[in-house]
Amino acid sequence: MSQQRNGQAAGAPDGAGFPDLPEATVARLPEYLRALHHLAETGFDTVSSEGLAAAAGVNSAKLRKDLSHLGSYGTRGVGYDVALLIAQIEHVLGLTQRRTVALVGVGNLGHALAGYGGFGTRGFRIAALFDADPGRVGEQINGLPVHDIRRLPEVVAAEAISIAVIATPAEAAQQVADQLVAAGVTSILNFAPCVLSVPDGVDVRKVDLAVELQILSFHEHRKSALTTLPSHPANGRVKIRPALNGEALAT
Amino acid sequence: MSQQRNGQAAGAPDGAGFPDLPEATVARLPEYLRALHHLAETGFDTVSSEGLAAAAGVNSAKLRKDLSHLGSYGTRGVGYDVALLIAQIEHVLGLTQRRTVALVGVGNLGHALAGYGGFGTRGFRIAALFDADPGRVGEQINGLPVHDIRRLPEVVAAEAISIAVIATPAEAAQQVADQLVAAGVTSILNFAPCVLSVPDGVDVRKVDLAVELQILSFHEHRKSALTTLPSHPANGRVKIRPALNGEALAT
DNA sequence: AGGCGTTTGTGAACGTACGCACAAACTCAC
DNA sequence: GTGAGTTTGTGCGTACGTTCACAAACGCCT
Repeated sequence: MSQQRNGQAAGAPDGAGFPDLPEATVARLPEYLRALHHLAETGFDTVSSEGLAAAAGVNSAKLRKDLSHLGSYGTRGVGYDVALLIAQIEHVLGLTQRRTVALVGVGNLGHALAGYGGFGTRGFRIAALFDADPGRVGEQINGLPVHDIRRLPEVVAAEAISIAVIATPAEAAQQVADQLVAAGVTSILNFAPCVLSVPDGVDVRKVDLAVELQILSFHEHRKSALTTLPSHPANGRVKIRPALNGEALAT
Repeated sequence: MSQQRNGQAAGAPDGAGFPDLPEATVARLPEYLRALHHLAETGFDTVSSEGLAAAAGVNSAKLRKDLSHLGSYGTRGVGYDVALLIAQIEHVLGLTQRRTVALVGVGNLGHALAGYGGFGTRGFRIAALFDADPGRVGEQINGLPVHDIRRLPEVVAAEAISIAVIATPAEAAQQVADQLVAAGVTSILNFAPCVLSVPDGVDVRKVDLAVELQILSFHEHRKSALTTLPSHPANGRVKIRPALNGEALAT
């Protein structure tokens, strides 16, 4: 029944008194983690909420509230211990154990993802590649062989894979998702531009590059409407007619 | 001063009586648009809010409220005219004119993005590729030549580019962003895992693949903690101690 | 030991977003 | 023309997220 739910409640469904993190906070923790790793490499032992907030690109009050949700260890008058905070966040995110990931669809994008080295340093290991195209099966990418999609259940079980990435064309995505769920995968990152329907208990997050560009396009449209239309008065019933005021952009 | 702001207010800064779209609505419009195109191809002339909501993976009430914000033309008792609604949304998103996009960084990911055909059908045209590596300059990808990054101002002006995609390593991203802004780009889609600092009036959206996986990891962690700990009541003051795991995955 | 400056953690106010539920508006059949 | 059925548009209650502002807690200097 459950359609795709990007912003699923992070909470335990039962009534346990578990410190539930707001979903918005969960989405920011990885940013903090990245900033913290950078600080650690730069030689910082401690950091103030102000400093970390700047490094992560957020408001310092928001950062403090976020960290307070995980009962964080800051020291008043000093700040946060960088190493300790890294350990805390990694623990909360479940990154203390390295997670194994399957990637389905070794086309243009899948190829790039398989070759991206950034995952290894952020707690993940791409453990298996799959494709339905017999022409691609057997190919090696970055030292990993491409399996036939039919071997999904076998490999998922053997490698203890719980997260999968779908990088197939949109037409194939739902079928792939079904196969993944049947094989025991419970978290899916979907790059295909389509809505996936999955059972309850399975999380889906979506990344659609065209959607991101279209959102930017909206703001671009808005900006240019503001700057280029010095006037364009009452025209009957046209919806949305940004109109007016030549506002000079900064720079 | 402005750090990166994904969720920027969509509103006109002045007091004009403009139908300001909530940012959350703007983020969903591209989803509706995709669903509508799919419906149009499938032969639908009209669609109810219920039907479109299902296709886009959202609640029907939310969809109706979103569409009402742009003064949309639905007909009570019938539904929405698919073609009309497509035109409306494309107009609001500024997609009536095809937007030209520059892509900086032709590495692993940039290569895949340059080769991705999906942009063309969604209102965008990748008009130019750039890289700082002299070894890559001159190379042809998908019929497009890779320019030296130093030709940025020239090409951006010639092609009337207002949106750019950064697919460089994190270390280079800020410098590239500065160059883009200097060249006149006012919207940036950033794939590099770092915070970009840009002047006011420039929009930045970020896509970080590792962040998406880490969010999934959190839920995964949560799920396994729930399934393996049938009970684990009041444990004093331990912050989040999901602990353990030898997860029995579903199915 | 005590006071001062700094920084965290959080209560409270505010704003935004969501979803229900219903009246208004429309089509269609007769 | 009238009534029945369908679907939109939206007012309202509620939940969530953000920001401000301040008291409590800490280090450090004297």
